[in-house]
Amino acid sequence: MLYAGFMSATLPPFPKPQEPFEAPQLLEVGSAPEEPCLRADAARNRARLLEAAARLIAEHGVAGVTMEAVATAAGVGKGTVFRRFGDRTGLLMALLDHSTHKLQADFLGGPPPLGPGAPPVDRLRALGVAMLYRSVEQLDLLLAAQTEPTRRFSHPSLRALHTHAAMLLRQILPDADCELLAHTLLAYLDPALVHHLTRQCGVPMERLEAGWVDLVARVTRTEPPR
Amino acid sequence: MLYAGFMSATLPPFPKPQEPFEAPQLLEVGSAPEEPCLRADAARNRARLLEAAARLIAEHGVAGVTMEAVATAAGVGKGTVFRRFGDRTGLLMALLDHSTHKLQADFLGGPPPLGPGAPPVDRLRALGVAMLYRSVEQLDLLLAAQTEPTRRFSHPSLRALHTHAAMLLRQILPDADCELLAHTLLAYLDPALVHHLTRQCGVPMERLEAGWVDLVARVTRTEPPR
DNA sequence: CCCTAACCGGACCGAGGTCCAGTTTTGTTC
DNA sequence: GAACAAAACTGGACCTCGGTCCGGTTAGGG
Repeated sequence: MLYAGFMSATLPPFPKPQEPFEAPQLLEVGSAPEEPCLRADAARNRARLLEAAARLIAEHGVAGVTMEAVATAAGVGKGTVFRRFGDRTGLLMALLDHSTHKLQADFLGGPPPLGPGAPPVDRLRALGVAMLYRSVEQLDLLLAAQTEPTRRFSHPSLRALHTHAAMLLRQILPDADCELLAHTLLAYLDPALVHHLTRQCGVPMERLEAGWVDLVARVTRTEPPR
Repeated sequence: MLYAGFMSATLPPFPKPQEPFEAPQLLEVGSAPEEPCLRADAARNRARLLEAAARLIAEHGVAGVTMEAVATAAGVGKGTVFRRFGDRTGLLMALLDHSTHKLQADFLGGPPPLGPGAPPVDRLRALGVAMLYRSVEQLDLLLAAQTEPTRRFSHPSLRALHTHAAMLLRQILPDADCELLAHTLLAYLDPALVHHLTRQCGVPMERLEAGWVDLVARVTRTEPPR
């Protein structure tokens, strides 16, 4: 039992497991516009569901996004929502997909300093700043999508982020344990922490940003810029 | 609406709000043995509930700790459990109280290097190691008790930890933004991260420990020991 | 046109959390 | 030390919501 068979692996019954979840592309950047193979009606319902969910958020906040409400608003049954997105987290993640892919595209192939071409330290700094701003923009959604501590780090988009950060670190610190350091850096950008600091402690964004720059400098043992 | 009035503040009805939750002592160390003022029967039920919960964990794992199951096992009604502990998280936290207080006592008044008397850097290093080992010991419970991203940092025991870490940092780096740095350091010790690394990625404890020592050295810009 | 895999809907379940009428404890007053 | 009133506690019915299941329906290739 426990977090019962996340990705297939334990789906005995007949309805054909199919690929139950979104299967978001790992490092395969923004290209693939949509699901590879979805029956026409399924794709249509998917779009309706996302639209309905977005509308519900706009109207009642993220707390109003009930699976049943979304299903009703989209004119489909509840089972359909779960079949398409797996669970509530999956639906919320799908709503974040757009900004997620944009960020990935930016740091993988966008213009410097985020994209390739700039020195690794600069790219690291830019990555943090970009993530901070994305966090405050979509804080509610990011927080709501972040349940289940055992899955927090498993999601492909986070893995990609971690891999990227570790790679940048490796270019700066060839001999350090860059995987662990990358985790530390990303933890600073955790939406939950950003929420706590900005909304519960009233820390202004400038201080958060300065904190990031300082942190990068310390972790990489480089001099802070300027 | 939203995270509806956590601590009192919005409790209109008559049953008298009382102090709904545990109100764990902030920095007031291990002293106060129990709740300040609890009616005799209430205290007895509280003990029964905790005992029942512990037994359920031992038997069926933390997933078996259903509020209803605990209530039944303790021979009380479900409402009683909620009145006493607020919610499931509160109950789980209460189960962790013992080890929490022990840790607090250790770093506030125990023997060096954890307690006062050792150089701040050493105390910081010892703190991380102690927390790492406590984490692996009680991982399941810590994970289960950690829901609701908006509350992760609000809990008194975490605040105390953060305050302490920030104080140690301040002694080493008088001019840095020690509050933010403390958050970074503590994030490395997050049970969810420890779980991910040890159980999902197979990272051995030695590496985690070395990572902590290295991290402390980098953040404080000191030389790693030895 | 037909067959099958994929999909759909909504009844159903379990668990967290709320509510309130009734009971017990405690302390006060005589 | 008995009676009493207010405060505190109790239990379990009730609600909501995430998640599962499966009989019926539909899309779309052959």
